[in-house]
Amino acid sequence: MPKVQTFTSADFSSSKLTLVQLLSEQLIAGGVNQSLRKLAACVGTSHRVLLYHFVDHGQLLRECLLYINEIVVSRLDSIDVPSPCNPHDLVKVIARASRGMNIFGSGLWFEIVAQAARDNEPFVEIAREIEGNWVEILEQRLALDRNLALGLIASTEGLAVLEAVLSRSASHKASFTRN
Amino acid sequence: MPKVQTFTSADFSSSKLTLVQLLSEQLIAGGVNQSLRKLAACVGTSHRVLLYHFVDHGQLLRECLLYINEIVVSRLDSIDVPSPCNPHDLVKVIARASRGMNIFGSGLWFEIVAQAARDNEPFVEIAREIEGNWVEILEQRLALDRNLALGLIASTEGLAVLEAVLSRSASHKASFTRN
DNA sequence: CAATAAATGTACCATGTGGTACATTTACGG
DNA sequence: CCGTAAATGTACCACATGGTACATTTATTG
Repeated sequence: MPKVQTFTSADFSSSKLTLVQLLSEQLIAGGVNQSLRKLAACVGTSHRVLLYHFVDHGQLLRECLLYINEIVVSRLDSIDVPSPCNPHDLVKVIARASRGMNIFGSGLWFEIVAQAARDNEPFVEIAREIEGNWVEILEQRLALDRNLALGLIASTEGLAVLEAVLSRSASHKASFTRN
Repeated sequence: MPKVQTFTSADFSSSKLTLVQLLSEQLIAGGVNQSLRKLAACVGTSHRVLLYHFVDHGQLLRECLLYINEIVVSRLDSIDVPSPCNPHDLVKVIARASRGMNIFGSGLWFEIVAQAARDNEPFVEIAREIEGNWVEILEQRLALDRNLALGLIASTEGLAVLEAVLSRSASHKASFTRN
């Protein structure tokens, strides 16, 4: 069985990719305020290795959160809505879809928002990126007016807040990697 | 000029009250993840004193956040709405009122929600308390159906999220103490 | 004033933090 | 097989953290 691939220097080494995946899961499960050492432990390495692959704590966060963003986007992009669909039903559809994204239930999204609200990088950048993707998808795939899209997103996120506060039971740490 | 009051052992000493006020402002301005030492510095004491007045870091958070909650509640309770008022206008009124509460703009509320989503005390308890107060006030003072009240709250919080992410400019640290 | 309690200061502790220096292993190309 | 570079381990650093022990100051009360 031949080597699958040889990587040029610009490429990700495959080990780093899995590292990002594992770290992302752990970030979702345990939050964005975990130390490098704890992250390393949960992923099965040493914090030294993390600092080798990602230069920085901040850089690690950046890469992993953007990776999570990609997955969320692909999820959001693959929901299908009944072709004529009033706003009321749209809220339901989107709410159901977003409930499957443990970025909400786990609280990770609120951590990002909180940090962004305090102007801390990389969270401002990432929050904008994520929010922008949502708007973009709702506008393009669903051909919605921008304001309607924003309203839908606001509703979804508001509901997520209520759910996070009022119901504490569900299991977060379900896998988000397996499609 | 006689002593204003003598406090029995069960009472708060007045110094502790001001301490709670100052700490609350600092928590709003700087977030809930500040060390005891930083809080102490920003308030003009030593972390030793904080541990004397409040037994614990957690207890300090509890007392201050509940104090903040009281103020938010009193604010929310004192808004007046045009007597017949359709939901659409209600959203506006509440959104405007809540924009004056820097618990949103500062990001503090999202920090609380995030921690609550991860089942961390005292945040679960406090988030429930705050959210409960909102529902209660909207139900009683505005005589709204519970579901409508929940919907209004969701809208308000969703808008707050959008605003936190998309617009980063306004001045947080405005005083919330002066009525 | 004296005695007692409340309040604060000083100094420490064990633990955890991000990051670095240097040695060591591992893998891969010649 | 050997040399070179990537990857990991070990050990450390300076610093911050929550909490405590003990001495000291400051009020209050008799």
